[in-house]
Amino acid sequence: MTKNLYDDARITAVGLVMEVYAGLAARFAAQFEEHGLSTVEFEVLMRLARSPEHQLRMTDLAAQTSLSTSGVTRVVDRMERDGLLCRRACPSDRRSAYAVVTESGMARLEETLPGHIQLIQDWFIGQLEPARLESLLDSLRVVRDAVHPGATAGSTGATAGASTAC
Amino acid sequence: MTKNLYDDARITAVGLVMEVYAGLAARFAAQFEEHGLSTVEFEVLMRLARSPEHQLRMTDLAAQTSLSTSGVTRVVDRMERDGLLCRRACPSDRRSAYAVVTESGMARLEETLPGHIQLIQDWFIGQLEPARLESLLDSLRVVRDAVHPGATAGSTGATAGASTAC
DNA sequence: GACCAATGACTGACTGAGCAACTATAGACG
DNA sequence: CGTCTATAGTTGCTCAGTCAGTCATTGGTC
Repeated sequence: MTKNLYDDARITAVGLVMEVYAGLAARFAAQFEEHGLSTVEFEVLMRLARSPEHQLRMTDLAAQTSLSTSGVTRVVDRMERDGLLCRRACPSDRRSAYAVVTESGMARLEETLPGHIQLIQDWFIGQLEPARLESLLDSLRVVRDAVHPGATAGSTGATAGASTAC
Repeated sequence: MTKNLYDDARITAVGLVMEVYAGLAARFAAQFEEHGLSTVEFEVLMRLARSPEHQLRMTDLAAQTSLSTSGVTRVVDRMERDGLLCRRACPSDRRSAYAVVTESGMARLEETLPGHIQLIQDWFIGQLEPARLESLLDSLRVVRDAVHPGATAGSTGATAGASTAC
């Protein structure tokens, strides 16, 4: 144990992932804030905007974000108060509620998105040559598929599939 | 705008990074919890254990973690209460305080670490062939260096360097 | 068609984190 | 030497998020 066990190469390897994540997340958060959004709020808007009719049931929204169902209740509360979202009753199941993006919410998202994509371009995509980038993404996909089972949505965004019944 | 702007390939690329991060972090957190540690507590123990004499000034600890100084105060409070750490006055600067890992803290860390490394091996390192892994790490380093300026500690863990004066 | 477990959303109590204000000490400058 | 600014750490307040518990509704089973 001459050379610290605590400096194991494997640990520094994950450290790298953490630093990349933290670095990107911090820059993104700063830009979101310029548009009056938090990171979760942006994520919620994105998930809803990608969904048919810009709406999703609370539970499905929770499943697609990093939040618990009660967490979603609270974010949607705030965003509804700010006029970005509104709730809509589900006609076929009176227990369920949809979160729907308002006009104002879509506008906010569309105003935020270009800058966001630019940040991704500048700090991530643009840092690597196309071939290296592809290789990186391939490898990340392998790890993601291992570590995040059931999220293998593929490129068609088929995550919804099951529960969009209502 | 037939094919949603919201499904831009660049966005899914960062999504990949986020998912990998989240997936790994969740598994790690579960294992930490088996040993009665939170993620930040583990990180604090690691940072201190890597430092000379297993100690660091509060401010330096804050700089090396994802926490603010007040955040560090509170984590150290908790960990001191749990007997993992203790505070020690700095002889040459009476404003400063060291956080020092106790015997019990080192024991806890050493009991947690093997399982942690095993998780890294199973879910990250072991998912890729050596050459692909090296390529992945190289690419991540490029992005990290761009996005996380000043953290280019190199492989020698020289982050401390400046402020270990006292 | 009456009961009963499962499901969807919401709420109260609690935890953990940050910011801003505060205290004490250090170091610089006249 | 006395003052003035910068630095180290702690604390009060607030906010976001979880967990566990609650209520309403649903769908199955007899």
